[in-house]
Amino acid sequence: MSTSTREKIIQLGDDLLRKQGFNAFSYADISKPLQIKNAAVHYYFPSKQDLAVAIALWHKDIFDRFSQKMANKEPKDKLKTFLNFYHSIHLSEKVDIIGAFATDWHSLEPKVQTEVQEFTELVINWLSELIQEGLDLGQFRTTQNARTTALRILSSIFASTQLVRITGDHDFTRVKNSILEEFIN
Amino acid sequence: MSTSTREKIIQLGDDLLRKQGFNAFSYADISKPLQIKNAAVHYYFPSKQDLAVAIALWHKDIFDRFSQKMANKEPKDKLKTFLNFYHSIHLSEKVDIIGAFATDWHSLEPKVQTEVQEFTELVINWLSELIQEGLDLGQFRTTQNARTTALRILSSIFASTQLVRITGDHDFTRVKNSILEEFIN
DNA sequence: TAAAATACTTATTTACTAATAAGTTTGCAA
DNA sequence: TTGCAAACTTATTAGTAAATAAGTATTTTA
Repeated sequence: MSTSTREKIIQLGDDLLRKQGFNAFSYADISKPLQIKNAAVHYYFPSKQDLAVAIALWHKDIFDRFSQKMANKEPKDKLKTFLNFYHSIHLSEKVDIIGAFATDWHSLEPKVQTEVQEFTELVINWLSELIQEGLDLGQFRTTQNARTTALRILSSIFASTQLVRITGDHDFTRVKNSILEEFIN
Repeated sequence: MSTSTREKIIQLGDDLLRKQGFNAFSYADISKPLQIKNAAVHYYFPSKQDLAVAIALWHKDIFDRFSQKMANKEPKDKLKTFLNFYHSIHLSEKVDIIGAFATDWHSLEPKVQTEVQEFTELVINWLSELIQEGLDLGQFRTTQNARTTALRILSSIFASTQLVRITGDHDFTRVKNSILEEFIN
């Protein structure tokens, strides 16, 4: 099963968005490596904002499949897998998609913002639910409610993908382990 | 004491950097509101990277004065004031300077990166010291070492300035209070 | 097999961007 | 009062950006 041009554009766009930032890459950065013309990118995504929408939808799709795959796992394992996923983001020199969109927020059109908001709520709700589940099972400990804890975990881990660009690798593992130690009994 | 043109450029540049992102604003966005020509901006800062260096240095300067002013305060109050400072960032619709630079990291020249690194270490060290101090005084609790705790607090709070652009205001206060509750006895 | 949709390319436009060279004005110092 | 430096403006350039119109080849469908 070969990847379609459309799919390749989305994946490369996502890569550039998270490595360089939304306003730091151009259609030429996408068309050159794919050996197509910039007009071909416009054929699939008439405007850059359309591409941003597609990237956000792609992430929703990936996350849906991820959460389905994890549905039967223990809360503890869900959290660990989630944090490991961020570790792989860090290793590939990207930042998290939520942070990437957030810093460029004011250059995004409403249609993009809406998709990003929906994706983010998807993640926060998934985290909130696993935390509540973990609390009920006595696997987790926290004095805060589930959503607040979810926000704390999400913000800590996605900020780390950004912060370690500045401070260096070793700090990522520190933060990741610290989160696990803090919440898991 | 009136603000010099140079100072005005730095302040407006900082504002734009943190509201829109480094690659989302131009010299025209600076010169127009100040009612000068774009060449006047280049007179003070020949390249955009030079402006970025000046913005980073400005933040180091502000932080130095802040930490001097707080030197005699209790660790608990230092932390509270620090978090309140981020609250004001949030209210002015900006993101934290560390996160703003981090997402645009790969479009920054080494001279900018170095200044940002030094500023970030300044903040982390200040936080680490106040945490150690608080632990010694029995005002704080944490199972982690001081630097790790500092990283957790810093990443949580600066990510929140980004995250709440997406999820909405109320989540900022949640996270801020949650940090205080977690560490302060 | 004709036509219509798909997946592009060629070619161009409009707009903006950072950057610079060459003036001009103003104030101060010798 | 001359001269020189600081703080600009005027004017321009070279490059890049997103976007679009119009054409072409290939595949699909009726």
